[in-house]
Amino acid sequence: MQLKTKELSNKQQRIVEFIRDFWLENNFPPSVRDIVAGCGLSSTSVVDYNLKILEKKGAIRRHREVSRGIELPSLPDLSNCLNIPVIGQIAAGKPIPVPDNDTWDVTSNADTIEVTRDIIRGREGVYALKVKGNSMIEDLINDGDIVLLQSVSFVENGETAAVWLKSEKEATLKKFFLEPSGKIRLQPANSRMQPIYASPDNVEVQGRVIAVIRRMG
Amino acid sequence: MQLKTKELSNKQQRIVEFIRDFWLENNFPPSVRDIVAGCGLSSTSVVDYNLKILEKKGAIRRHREVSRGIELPSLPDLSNCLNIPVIGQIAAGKPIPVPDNDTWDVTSNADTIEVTRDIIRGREGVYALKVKGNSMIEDLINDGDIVLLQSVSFVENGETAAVWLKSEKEATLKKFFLEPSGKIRLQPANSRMQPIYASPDNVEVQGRVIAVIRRMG
DNA sequence: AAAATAACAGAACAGATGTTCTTGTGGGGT
DNA sequence: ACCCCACAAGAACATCTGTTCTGTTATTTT
Repeated sequence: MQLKTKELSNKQQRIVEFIRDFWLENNFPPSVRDIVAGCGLSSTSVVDYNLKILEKKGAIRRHREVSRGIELPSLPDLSNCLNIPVIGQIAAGKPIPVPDNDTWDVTSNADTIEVTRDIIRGREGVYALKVKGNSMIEDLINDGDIVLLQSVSFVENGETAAVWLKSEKEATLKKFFLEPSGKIRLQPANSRMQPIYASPDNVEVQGRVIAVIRRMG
Repeated sequence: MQLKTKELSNKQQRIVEFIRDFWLENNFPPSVRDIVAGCGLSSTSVVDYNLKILEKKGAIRRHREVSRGIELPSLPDLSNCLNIPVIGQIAAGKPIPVPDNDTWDVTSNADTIEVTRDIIRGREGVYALKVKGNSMIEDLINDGDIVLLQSVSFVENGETAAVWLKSEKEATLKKFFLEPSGKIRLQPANSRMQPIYASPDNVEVQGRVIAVIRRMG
């Protein structure tokens, strides 16, 4: 009937679910006969038949002639953590360390922070900075906080960005607005505070802020 | 020679390493004969012999009569994430929802946040609250932030706690100090701000703050 | 050196397991 | 009705695979 590479039949969905549950419970994949029992099916050939389809549809990967040779592509991603390099500190008066490709390698850099994938949300070029000093209190960021940044040079209006103010020699995190006047307005996270106005050639966007993590105790 | 439940012989260490590498590469455990080939051994019985020892020493777990039924205790822990229930919102003027055992079950509660194990650091009774409104800006916490708390009734001096001020009907996060005078001083995270003084019977500690997470973009 | 124990080798067995073959069923389309 | 197709049942087969048995070699203990 359907071979729309995406849709899974009822039975196939149940099989995939069972494989996942079995895996989570036992830490190894089920055999064909485990699936027969677990899904209340009648024959190994039914499983094999559906596994072949599931493989075609990309829902699973199989190693032929290998017992329990079933891989769920979703499960490797279940290691839902990523190591983000903490490439330096950020403080007013200190340049923001630019993430170059040498420092990029996670293994070579001792300082990393582990975060869940849902914080990264698939973004590339994410790095972390440790905040030093209390100079960013108006941005609701404290000494010791970890800031996660995505390395970009341009941001949209309203996004929070890590910017370097050249003449002031100051790094800070602010909401970025390009005003109709051509000036750039940098708005603190604390809306009660007053914004900073700067000319575009004095502002260097270093990255977009995607998260702030503060650990205590 | 040695049966010191901890030490592994050279060969046994190689076997464990191979199992781990094989797992990371294939996403399923090796068979006995895979180990024979992978470790350059001569017989399946040698592997079985050593696997039995490894099991006794607790380095692996085996499921008998099951092909590839080898578990590495270290690998399940590699799922370094935990789901923390977000059991409610916190805002000044709203009581802090107390984590009761009904709401405790992660599965029953739709709202959870995934965090890495190093944030929890083995603590029990951790839950999360979503901050509503801007009433906690002096604690460097913004609307939408997620606060991770450990459910405790007493905290040490200097710890940041979630407290309920009974007469003010206000929930907030402050550094907690029991003054020599017997009064309780609640110090905002922003040290430029003024502390609040309260009498002990007006203060109800709801939990210890262990982390703040702010996501943006 | 002799005995005891740990570790290994090789083969063999029984059950587990992926795969295939044949047959059956049920529904759509013509 | 017919044919074609997706799908399933059941059996059968060939490996794969954990386990065991017997014997051998090394290492330690007495």
